[in-house]
Amino acid sequence: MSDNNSNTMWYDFKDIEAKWQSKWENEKVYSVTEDSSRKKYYVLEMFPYPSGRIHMGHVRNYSIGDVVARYKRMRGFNVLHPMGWDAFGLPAENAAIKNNTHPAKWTYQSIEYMRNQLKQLGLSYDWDREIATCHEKYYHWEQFLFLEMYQKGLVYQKVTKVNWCESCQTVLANEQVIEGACWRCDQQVMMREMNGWFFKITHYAEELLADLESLSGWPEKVLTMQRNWIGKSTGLNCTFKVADSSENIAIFTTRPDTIFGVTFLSLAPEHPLVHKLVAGTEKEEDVMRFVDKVTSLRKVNSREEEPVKEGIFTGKYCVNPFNNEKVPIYVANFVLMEYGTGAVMAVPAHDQRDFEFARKYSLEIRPVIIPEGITLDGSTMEQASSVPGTLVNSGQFNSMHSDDALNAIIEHARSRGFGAAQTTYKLRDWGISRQRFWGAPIPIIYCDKCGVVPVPAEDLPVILPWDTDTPSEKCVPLHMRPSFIETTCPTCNDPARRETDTMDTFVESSWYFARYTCPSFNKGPLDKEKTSYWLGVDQYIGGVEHAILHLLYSRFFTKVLRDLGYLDISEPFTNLLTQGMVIKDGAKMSKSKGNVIDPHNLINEFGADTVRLFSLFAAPPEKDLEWSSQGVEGASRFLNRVFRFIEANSMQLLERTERQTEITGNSRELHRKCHQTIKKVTLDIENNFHFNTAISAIMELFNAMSSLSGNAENSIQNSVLQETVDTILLLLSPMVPHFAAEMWEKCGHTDSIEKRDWPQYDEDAAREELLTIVLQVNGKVRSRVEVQADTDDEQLKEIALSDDKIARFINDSTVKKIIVVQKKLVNIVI
RNA sequence: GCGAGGGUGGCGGAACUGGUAGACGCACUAGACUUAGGAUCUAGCGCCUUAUGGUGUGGGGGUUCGACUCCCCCCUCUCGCACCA
Repeated sequence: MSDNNSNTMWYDFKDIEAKWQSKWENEKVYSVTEDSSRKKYYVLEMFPYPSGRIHMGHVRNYSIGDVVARYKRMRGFNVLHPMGWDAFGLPAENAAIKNNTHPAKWTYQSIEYMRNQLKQLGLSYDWDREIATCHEKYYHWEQFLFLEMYQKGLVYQKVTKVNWCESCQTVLANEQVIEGACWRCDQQVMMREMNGWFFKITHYAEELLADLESLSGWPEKVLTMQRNWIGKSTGLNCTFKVADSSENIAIFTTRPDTIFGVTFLSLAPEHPLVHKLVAGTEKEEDVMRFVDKVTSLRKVNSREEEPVKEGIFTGKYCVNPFNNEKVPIYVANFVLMEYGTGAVMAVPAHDQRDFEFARKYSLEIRPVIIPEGITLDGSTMEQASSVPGTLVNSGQFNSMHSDDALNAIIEHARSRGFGAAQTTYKLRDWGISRQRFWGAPIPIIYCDKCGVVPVPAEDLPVILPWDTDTPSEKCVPLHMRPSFIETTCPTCNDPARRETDTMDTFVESSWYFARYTCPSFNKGPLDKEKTSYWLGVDQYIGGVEHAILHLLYSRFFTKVLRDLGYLDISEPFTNLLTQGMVIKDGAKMSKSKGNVIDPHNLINEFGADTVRLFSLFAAPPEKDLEWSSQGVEGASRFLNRVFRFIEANSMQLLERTERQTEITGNSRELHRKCHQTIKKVTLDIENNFHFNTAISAIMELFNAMSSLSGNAENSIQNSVLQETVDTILLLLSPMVPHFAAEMWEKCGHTDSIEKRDWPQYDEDAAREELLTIVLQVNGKVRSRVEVQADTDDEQLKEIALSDDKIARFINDSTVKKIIVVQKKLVNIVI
């Protein structure tokens, strides 16, 4: 308890933390069951990938979540707070190959180690609900869901160009390609034609977009990112006939109001019609050379910003169905095959890209929408005009306003049969096939006779080979394992082959939050009785890097699970807190920068409570946190000051006295501060989890108590001192649970602190009797006075005018006006 | 380019619906206790100035008795999207 070399006492965090951790574990203090008589609260932090050891980001994320869980418990909620492991994935495979072992072995070792680290932090999880997604008990039900989705038509197989990462040797979903590179290894992604399985997330595009409106508890930033990713736009799909040919070209436009300004048409280089149009013509060679150039450049240079707009004339024309005008067809490098129809009607007067293109190739620029008070001349315009206005050169639509013309033109196309309103999304279906070993096998069998046959539900799970002791098969991909591939067809019993792709690991994390409600349910993926009590997640906490990937997939899965009858909610996470990164020296911690702080060492040196306290104190949760070792010492100092105070005042604290009715002097002042602090801390947590200001308020209260109690003539009454110390410990207990529990015991309490309710504040006790009123002259602070709280405005004016300093400033000027702000200030205007 | 969020002491960060700018902590300075102190305690700490006073929340303008807070213009940083027709 006391350091040999010093007379200063330090609390022994090692013993204390071990003591309380084992108590909590042995007594299963944080295990919960459904209880319809109590209000539930489900707080969840994004589960970790078992990479080996925890990092500061985990410490921060889980400390925040733990404060929420402990706080809500003290507010009387039945709190579900689970933890588990997102355990499939490539790092385990790489580590396994490197160490010549099985990914399972590596993964379970990591889990074991990290679980202990989390327990060392004193996090209040219900460990009975722990799940690891690589366990067959988990992916069994994922395969089951895959089959149910397959039956519903929400899973399908197709051959397409997919994103291929050569270094990871696997396909990536669109969401996993960041600036043309792999989200995991940052290698350039290639396009490659492959057969794969897809989840029909586009089926829910409209709902995924619309329901964002209901997520008022989500950060605006994340909502915006999802909105952009879904990328809805509405407009006209319209067919242009190729002149002197039977071919048609469909285009999509969001600006049908500009359709009379079309002066050419642009095709994507990959558009299937390109070759047909030029085949056998003198243009064939040049056009196809251009196509090759652009497509090969796209493969290599997808990170390149804004290449110059380029194109080539095909020699062919098509007809604008609105005015029967013939316009030339170009192939252009800026037209994307993946969006819309891969063909764009070009309106250079009103679209900047078309404008640049038209200038370059001397094509006509014909304004058809004239904004009020402006004249537009195609030959002299310097950029495209995209603002609304009145239509000209637009046949029967002339003089209409562009806003009205938009729908009128769509309707015209529809009634004449050459077009229709259309909604498009940027969102693509989710490709989930991965050519990797360490993932959930896709439960499909290929039979020469019967074709694609789903594995019958009763044959699930399709188990990933577990041969950890056979060195030759440790990490061999499934397609190279005959023992896995060879099977019999469930329909005809002939020899057949298993699908060897595994599922994207994001599939596991798309529904784990629901499985926590019934982690060992063995009759199906989810037990509706449990899910309907616990879901949705009241507070979800994690890094913003999952704003699109995981958070979009989970929303999609929730809707699917609802439609399959497993859930009665449409959105998984009612409130979302995206915590900032932990940085050091202004940069994200990384091995290459050498600025990594290992939580392990910190916990050994300062104790879990100190590490938790600092990570909560140094910044509000949504902002980045600059790690400072000196700051950690500050946090440690604070806890030790509280400890020494309790030691020094133990006589007074242990002698529990009746609460006195008359509280006066310093005691009154402390009592008031105490209740003001309860109020402040409660509001800081309730409003936006601003633990940093909550902690500083507790520090202020402690500082006030220390200095007031040192006053010999006017000492603090026992009951007030006891109440204040108790309050400080209760307020601190969600953040530094071991410390608070130990001090609570030290103060003579026989019950445990986590069973106590959160303190209530008393408005009367918190009310100020004396107020400091600021006296201003012309808005500048010149003096301050203390007055009784009930002093009225007139009295205040008098006090202000008779103040010495104020009088000096007024001097012989005339007072024009006096402004009195209740309980705050008096401003004299001269 | 589009979208979102920022810019406050040496540093991390406070400041409710406009009303004491810089809470709390770190660092720093001086002192105390000490054989010693990187322990602890006391005091100080935006900048200029001798106290008085002046000045100050990225820059410029405005509204107001009063602006970190509201309005306009500009600069800058971070993040996300980026030829989406």
